[in-house]
Formats: sequence, structure tokens, C-alpha cells
Amino acid sequence: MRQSFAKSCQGWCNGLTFERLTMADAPTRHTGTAPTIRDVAALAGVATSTVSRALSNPDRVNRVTRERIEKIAAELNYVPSSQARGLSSGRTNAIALLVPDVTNPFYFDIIRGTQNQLKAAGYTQLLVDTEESAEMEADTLRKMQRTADGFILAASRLSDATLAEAAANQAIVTINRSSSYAPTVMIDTPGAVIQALEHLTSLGHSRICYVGGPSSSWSNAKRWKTFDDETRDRGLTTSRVGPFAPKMTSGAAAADAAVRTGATACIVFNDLLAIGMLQRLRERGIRVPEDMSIVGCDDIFGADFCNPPLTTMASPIEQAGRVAVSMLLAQLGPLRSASSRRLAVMPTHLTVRGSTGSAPQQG
Amino acid sequence: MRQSFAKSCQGWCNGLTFERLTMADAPTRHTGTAPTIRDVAALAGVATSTVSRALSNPDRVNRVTRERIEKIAAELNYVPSSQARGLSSGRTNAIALLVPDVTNPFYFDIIRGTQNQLKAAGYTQLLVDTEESAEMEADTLRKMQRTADGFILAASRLSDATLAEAAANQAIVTINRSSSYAPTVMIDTPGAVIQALEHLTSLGHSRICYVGGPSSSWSNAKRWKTFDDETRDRGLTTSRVGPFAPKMTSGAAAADAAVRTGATACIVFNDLLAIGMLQRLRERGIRVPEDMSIVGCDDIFGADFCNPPLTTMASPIEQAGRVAVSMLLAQLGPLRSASSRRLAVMPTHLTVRGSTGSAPQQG
DNA sequence: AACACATGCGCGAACTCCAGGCAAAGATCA
DNA sequence: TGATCTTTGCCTGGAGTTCGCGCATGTGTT
Repeated sequence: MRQSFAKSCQGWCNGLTFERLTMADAPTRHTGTAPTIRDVAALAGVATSTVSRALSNPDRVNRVTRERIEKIAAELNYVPSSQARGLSSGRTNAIALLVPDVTNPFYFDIIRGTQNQLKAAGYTQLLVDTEESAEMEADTLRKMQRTADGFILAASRLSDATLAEAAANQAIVTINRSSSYAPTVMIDTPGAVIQALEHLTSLGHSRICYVGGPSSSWSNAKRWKTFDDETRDRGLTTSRVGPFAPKMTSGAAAADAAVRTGATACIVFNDLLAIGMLQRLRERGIRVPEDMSIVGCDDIFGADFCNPPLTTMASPIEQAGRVAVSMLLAQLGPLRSASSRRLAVMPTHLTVRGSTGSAPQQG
Repeated sequence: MRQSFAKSCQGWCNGLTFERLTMADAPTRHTGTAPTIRDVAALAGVATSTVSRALSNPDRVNRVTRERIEKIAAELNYVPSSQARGLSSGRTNAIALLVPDVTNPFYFDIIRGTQNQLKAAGYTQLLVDTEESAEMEADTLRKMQRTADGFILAASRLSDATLAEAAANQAIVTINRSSSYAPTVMIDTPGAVIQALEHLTSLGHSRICYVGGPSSSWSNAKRWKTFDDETRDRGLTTSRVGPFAPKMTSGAAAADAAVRTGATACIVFNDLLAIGMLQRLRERGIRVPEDMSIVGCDDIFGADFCNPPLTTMASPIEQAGRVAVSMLLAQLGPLRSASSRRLAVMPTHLTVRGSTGSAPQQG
């Protein structure tokens, strides 16, 4: 073995000694922090490349050598720097999740879903709040193009053109934002709206109001369209109020506007807004569901314990996050998405709770 | 971009669509198009080092050259790879936030706070769920030692020894986990518990139960100790039940246990558990607050609109997250924490809502 | 038994991208 | 014209991966 050429040097890791070839002194700092691949290689008496392969491509290294290297690496607590690894491989093992508003519980569920799935796949999640701004979203996408291997855009505010451009340059999956440019996870809102309408009409409601969310929201447009299409043939009196910001505080304005339309039931853009409305209605002495029925959307945390509990179009949000991750990773995989899905539709169902009831008798 | 991408994109419909890559360069490394500093340098007719300086150290480069470089960089959409930058600087510009459970709304607020503050400082947030496991927490800390510049541990489950060791090697700030090894942001639970006790006794309650959270939780221990100390001198009949997992589903068991103690009021480890208890008590026909008063802790999302709205020890959780970030960044700064704060205590106040009321008259 | 060929293993160099030190070249001033 | 700046280029370091290649066996053939 070549170790006979080596001379023993002063160990710098917990009193261990190691062999070093008679070369110019490599500038290995012994700061006690973060051992590098070189440290491992020196201790194991092999080249750095061998260490690299032993750890990342084990079957291309002799078993004894590999085990020795693994042992030493473990002793040193060696962790390959993902920074340096990413340099040559071009990958970061991180994916970014862009949400319009970390404040919104809807996105919490998505965060949770992606987080779980990414961790399972050994990826790191980079969480970014784009503050409901398309510009900020595009900006983040640009700035992080090298930082993340891929992006999940939840409820993207991007224009079609911008999204197309972005998707051409990086791996992207959208959630609740249909697009022909990037794979998408859709939550089946149309189906849910239809269920909600059926529920309300079967309870005798004939004057129904759609309480709209932000105008830049794709899913809001979709929900309204379905609502509009489906009510046309049923002899219902419909109205629409909004747009309202998807926050609880907008609930007061939304409730007042909805009441003014004379409707006896509302289908509301999302649960946050709906819960805000419930509060306002109670303040005003309007009983739910006796005077007014409310249907929310998303089934967020809190929809089950608000007062009254909210009837809502429940969607498997967390699962949507997980599916988005799978689709993204498939895109990144070696098979290059030859057959990977472009669209996943998450099923939705109506969860009936206390906020909907029979239509009030006509005075 | 140069990609002729718009072709062969199926419209989306219900059902699944498949993508087929018809482009010549099958391995469309999305990053293959990402310009490097070399591209910019070549186009600008300067050396790469000049580009580097022009962008990160502008006053060391002639204005005309700099502007030319900036223009070209902008045209190319050039973004320096944080990977490579980190290599030489040793910094990643990323901070990891470790939370025991992303599911818990309490941490949502922390996530939100750190997210905002980090973004403002130009840092990326790496979110990790440690699943309430000390081992997993330590593991993450080790694995990410090179990935993040610093760590924020929310409600750390680490043992003192492990925490000490970790803090010796990396920049760490803890939230709600006192320690002499790392700077800490504390939420003033003792103060809150005292306020809650005063509130309850002033309402005539004399039999009060503490509903405990997980035994590994430092703040749970702290809350119980304060409760115990403070009730001793007041001639109150106290009891303790638990430990319970800090989840809504544990509320049922917690409620049943609390009722059995004969207490007329409960101080509950956190709001999640408290809200779960409210549900159970209603199921059992026990009225809140007429038969039983409930005080939660944290004032999470939902505490204001549950039924009845929850009286709770409100803490500025989001602000705690922000402060943690500031403390961490101070630690990372050039001054090396010589004078940076080791402890921040966030004030707390009792927010009285509908879940507390006068003690029931003795039968 | 000797030789040719095949295989496995590990080395070293080249590469990734950026920052920064040093030095050279050009510009300005005395 | 020499001295002092100012600008800019060259080169190296930093941590890891990848690839070509040589060395040392191992196998098969005559």
C-alpha cells in the first residue's frame, strides 16, 4: 500500500492521526467546524474522488474501502456540502413553494402537504410569500432560478405569458391555476359548486348570491362561471357581489352586500371570507342558517368549529400539495417526464354543517 | 425565449392529459439556459471578476463599465448562483426554521413572522418539520449545518446537552425554550398564567384545573410551575390532568378528565387543546362558560370565532418569530454577538372572550 | 505454464461558479 | 516624466462530482 510512503502527522480531529502524502501542505483548516471531503479522504488514505463515489455511488467502490470510508465519515460527522455538490451537478435538492399569502390557512394545508412529501423525497422546501403580487412572483421565480430545482406555484397570480416564459426555463407545477404551459393540480371547484347548488335548491333556496374573491384569482373566475352556467337553467334568482379580499376582515362588507341582494343563501369564494361573514351576520342579528345560509369553500382549519360550523366545499388541500410535489419530482426525474401527468384533478365534496338550512318562508 | 414551446400543448379537460416532449434536446435541462457570470463577461467584453465586482461591489468598478455590465446582466436575466457564491463566502443566505409540527397553527404564526423578517433581510427560509422528535431535530441540525447559516428552533425538544453541543457549532436561536447556550425568545407565560388566575378568581372560581400539554414541552413545564406556585397561596383547590397531545382531537379526553376533577374552570396548555375541549363539552351538554370556564393559550387563528369565542392568553407569536430572526441575524453579523441580546421576553396579555364567566353557584 | 485479454478499482485532473487578492495597465496629476 | 490612483484582468481557492486512464489483478486460451 502506498501508506508506507506516508508520514504520520499531528491529528486534528479528536486526537486521531492520519496519513498524508508528501505533497505541499494542503491548506486544510482545522477549525473544528465542518469537515470536508478532503479530511475524510486524508484519514481514509484515499483520494477525494473515491470518498465521493463511496458515499454517493456505493457499488462502484470496493466494499472494504467503502466501509472504511463510511466509518470515518461517520466518525467525523461529515456531511457533503450541498452547496458544492450543487455546483457541478446543477441541482440543489431544494424546491420552492410560492404562496400568495402565508397568512391564509388554505395555504397552510398546502405547505403541510408539500413539506411532508418533499421531506420524504429528501428535498428541502423553500417557502416564499409573494404577497398576492404577480410581479413579486415573477421576480422570485427569476431570482431563485438557480436556488431551486423546481417551483410549485400555489394559486399563481402570473399572467399566461409570464407563466409560459417561466415554465419554459424551469420546472414548474401550479396548483389551482390551469395552464397549458405547466402541469397543474386542480381542485375540482366546478363539481363542488354544482353540489353546493343542489344542496341549496333542495333546501328550497331560490335566491342565491355568489360572494366573489379577488379578481386576479383564476379559481374565483372558474367558480363564478360554473355558478353562472349552472343557475341559468334552474329558474333561480342569482346575484353576485364582490370582489372581496380573501380575508376574514372582508367578511363584514361581504355580508352586508350579500344581505342587500335579498338572497337567502350565499356561496362564498372561500372559508375565510365566509367565516368573516358569519361573524358580521351574528352582529347584525341575522341568524344563520334560519335567515341566511352560507356555503364556504376549502374546508380550512376552523371551518368545523366556527359558529355555526360552516357548510363548505371540502377539498383535499394537503393532498393537492403532495400530488404537486410528485408531479414536480417526476418532471425532474431522469425519465424527463416523457409520460408524466400534466393535470391532476382533486375530487371535492360538500361537507354539510350547521351554516345551511331550509330557506326562510316567504313573508 | 427561444423555445418554440407553444406547440403541442393540449388543452386541459377533465381526465388526464399527457405531455410528450417533441423538442430535439430531450434532456431540456431547464437550467441549461441559465446564464453564468461568464456569459455576461463575454458579452460585455470584460473578465468575470469585473462582472462579479460590478454587481456586488459597484464602487470598485468604473461607472460606464458597470452600467454596461448591469445592462447586459439584466438582458440575460443573469442571477448569480447562490450556490457558488456560498462556496467562497461560506454563507448560504438561508436560515432554517425547525418546528415540531407544521400542522399546529401556533407555528403558522411563527412561520409567518420569520418569513417576513427573513425576506426583508434577503434571506431564504428553509422550513423543516421535526415531528415532535428530539432525534429528528438533532439530525436535521447536523445534516443542514452547511445548508443554513443559522437555525431557529421553535419549541425545541432537544436535551440540554444536545442543544449545548449544537449551539457551540452553529448559530442558533430558540423560541420558547430557555437555555443558557443559545439566545432565546420567550413568551411570558408566567405573566399570562397569573393574569388568567386573577381573572378566574375574580369571577369567583375556586376549583381550577390545569390541563397539561406534552411532557417534553418546556413551556408546558413552565406554565404548570407558575400555576402551582401562584395557586398555593390563594386558598384554591387545584388539580392537574394530562399530559395531552397539543391537538384538537385530544380535547375530548382532556375535557372528560377536567370535568372529573370537579373544577369549574380550566387553564389549558394551548388553544388547540382548548378548542377541542369546547367541542367535547358541548357534546356532553356541559355549558361554557355557565358550567365550566375555559382559558386557552396562544390566541391562535380560530380562537376568536370558535364557539364560544375563547378567552386566551394572547401572545405576539408572529412578533416572536420576527424577534428571533433579528437576534439570529445579529449573531451572524460581523460583530459576532458581542453585545447582542441573549434573551427577549414577549409580553402577554389575557384576552377575555366568551369562554369564561362567573363560577356556577354551589349546589 | 505463459500469454493475451478482460475486469475492477482508485487516482488525478478537469470542471462547476463566484469572490477576492495581487498585479499590471492606463489615466491623472504634480 | 515620474508618482499615485483607478480600473481591470489573471489566478487561485473553495467543496464536491465526473471522467479518462493506468495499475493490478483475474480469467481464458493455447
